[in-house]
Amino acid sequence: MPREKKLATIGQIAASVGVATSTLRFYEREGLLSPAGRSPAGYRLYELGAVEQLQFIRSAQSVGFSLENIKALLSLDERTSCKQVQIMIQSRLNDITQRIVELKSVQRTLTHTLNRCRKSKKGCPVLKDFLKP
Amino acid sequence: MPREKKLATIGQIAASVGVATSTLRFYEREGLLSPAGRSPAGYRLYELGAVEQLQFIRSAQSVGFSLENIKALLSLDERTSCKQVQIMIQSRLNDITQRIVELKSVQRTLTHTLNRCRKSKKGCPVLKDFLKP
DNA sequence: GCCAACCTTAAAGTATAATTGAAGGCTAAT
DNA sequence: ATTAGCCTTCAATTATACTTTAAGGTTGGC
Repeated sequence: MPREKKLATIGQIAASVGVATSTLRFYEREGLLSPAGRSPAGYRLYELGAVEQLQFIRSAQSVGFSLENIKALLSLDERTSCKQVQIMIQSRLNDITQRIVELKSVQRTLTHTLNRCRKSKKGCPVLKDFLKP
Repeated sequence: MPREKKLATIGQIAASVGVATSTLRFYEREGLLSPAGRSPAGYRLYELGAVEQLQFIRSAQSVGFSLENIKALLSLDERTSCKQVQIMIQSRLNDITQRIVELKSVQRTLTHTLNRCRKSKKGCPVLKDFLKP
């Protein structure tokens, strides 16, 4: 029989990643991270790998994946779905690229407006004629 | 005495800009756009310039100003506060520039990850080792 | 064997921003 | 007279990611 792995309580896992225990319970409800089991008293017991998974979640969040996205990523079968991962990353990349395009356009517009504003001798042109181009 | 200007009802103004009447009432509460007056029955009556002001609001929104920002812009005295407008635009530009930097960084990271993903022969590397660089 | 620190649940609350909707009742146009 | 449009106020919605609350039960160190 396989020997027991080391297990940690919710507080220990939470502390080692720097999140609140309530966040871990929330993630469990959302299907992002479940404890390996429960103690006789009902305490959640996590494998130490949970720390890694939490770090994965935080990393993915930091590049803009929503918890829903991340749930989808985590639910993939590692061997068969690299393609699916690529699709999700590509989709996120598309969003980001589009957003950058939009922001640059706004940047151009505002820069233009600011220059007009600076050159103006009488009265602020912005307040009459905002962002028309 | 100045002759009466043409006035429009809330529905007419709303329709010509493509917003809901409830939005106009909301803007009024927020101090963004008030009707010129009321009819005997209490109907809001707007000057036609309200359409322009609404378009200003939508334009400013589209480049990322919040309604609060816009309220501040609208409350400025046109003759004296071009400087203040410049400050607000510059501040928005700074936000945008920063956001673009962040997004590009994420873009690089994801592109890198995607390439690793594509090259991988056995199993998806992303699911084990996400975004570490 | 005591007490502080931990754990449990479910549901409700928080934050932000900008609307949107419902209820109940006048008004305008045809 | 019907109906579309307007009025008011107050509340609910949308989205996302948590956080808090209430009312307990459990554990571990001294």
